[in-house]
Amino acid sequence: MSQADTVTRILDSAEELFAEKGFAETSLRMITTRAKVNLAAVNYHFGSKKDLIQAVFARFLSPFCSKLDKELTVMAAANPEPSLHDVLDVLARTMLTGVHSTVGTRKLSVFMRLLGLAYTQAQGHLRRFLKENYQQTYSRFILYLRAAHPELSPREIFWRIHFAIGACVFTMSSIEVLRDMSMADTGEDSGVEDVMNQLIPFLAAALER
Amino acid sequence: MSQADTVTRILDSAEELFAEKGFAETSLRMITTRAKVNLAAVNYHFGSKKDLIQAVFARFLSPFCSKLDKELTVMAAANPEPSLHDVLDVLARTMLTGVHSTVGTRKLSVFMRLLGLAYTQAQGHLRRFLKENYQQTYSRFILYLRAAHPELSPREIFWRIHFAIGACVFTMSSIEVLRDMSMADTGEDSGVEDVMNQLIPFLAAALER
DNA sequence: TCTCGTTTTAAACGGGCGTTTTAAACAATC
DNA sequence: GATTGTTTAAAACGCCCGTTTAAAACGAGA
Repeated sequence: MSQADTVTRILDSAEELFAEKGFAETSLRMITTRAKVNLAAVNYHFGSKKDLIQAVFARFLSPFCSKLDKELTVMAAANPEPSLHDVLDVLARTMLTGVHSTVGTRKLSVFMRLLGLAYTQAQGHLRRFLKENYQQTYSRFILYLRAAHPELSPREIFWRIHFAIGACVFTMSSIEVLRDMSMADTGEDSGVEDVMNQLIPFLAAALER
Repeated sequence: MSQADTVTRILDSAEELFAEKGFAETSLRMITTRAKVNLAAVNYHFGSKKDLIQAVFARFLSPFCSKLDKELTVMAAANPEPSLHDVLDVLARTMLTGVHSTVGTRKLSVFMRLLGLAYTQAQGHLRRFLKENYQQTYSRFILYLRAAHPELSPREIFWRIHFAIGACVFTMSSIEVLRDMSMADTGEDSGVEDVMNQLIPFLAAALER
């Protein structure tokens, strides 16, 4: 039991610190200090820093992709020709429920920050790891999007969806700073739900236009 | 003259490596080796690594913001009530032409990666530096965007603009990963300019809807 | 209670980092 | 050609990094 505790505490601390600072700027000593475990515990339980990074991603991406896969299957069974809205709805629901139940009580902003890191700081080993393990779910998701808009070229679909991902990741991962800025700028507070309620029509307009 | 050569070669190498790897992952030894100058040259000519990072940004942001300011003035003189499209057009043209003439023959992708880094990897000193030196041009640009849609509340404007910034920043900072993915996904290569040409109507549609 | 595999601990290792130092090379002025 | 200020060069500094080692502590089964 104390082993699981150590492993979990390392993963929790690493996750927080990676999301906050990135990989290179986070040392194993920072992680083990925050986790209140011995420095050598990381290499003992995970092997290396690279393996720890992969483990952090695996812990939240594996249940997330399982859930998404399942939900996509449910959607496809109930609906032979799902619209773009249907597909995005499955994604949004999986993210919101997945983050709070399957993946634990982790903050949505941390989840988003990690997703962002996967794009902006993933080099070599991590990119290979993600591709090997989650490419299949990703491809399936993209396929439904394509099917929903067969008149658009694959390239157009690809870039539109990634522009949208960018808006989400950027907004949600810096939601606290942005809410402060908004407060200072407009004098009104924006709740997270308010922001979501503006983000979704924004994305819909941009994707479908 | 050999001094200017040394300084320029350091800036060139640092720019390339920062864009490729980020700040923390790029050492002064990598930079000076590529630039074929002595290791101590960085500290002699720039003072510290932090100062070098700022110098790299200053070299491309200063002429870029000057150009953008000038173009905004031209636009405002010719057009008392510029539309959102007009304003975005000025930005896009400044980026595309500015990169190739004013700023030199530098690659557009490097320019974009650096812009992305400014958001995703800027901590402390760099954020302060950018705010101090380029906040004014940024604010002016945002003001034109607001003026183009006076019927929208400040809060709506604020969030739409930052959703758009998110799409830009995310795309820019992971442009190489995304191009690889696009290539694997669709079998077609997407040039950086192609991506820009899709990004701008995407943003326009999302902002205006 | 002793044993043996697992986990934790403290200490050290080699290496790369940013930076500093000291001296040599250079260029311009008189 | 000597002098002076600037630039380059090589070497070293102390620091923090990821990783390894070797012993201690622990825990379950005989």
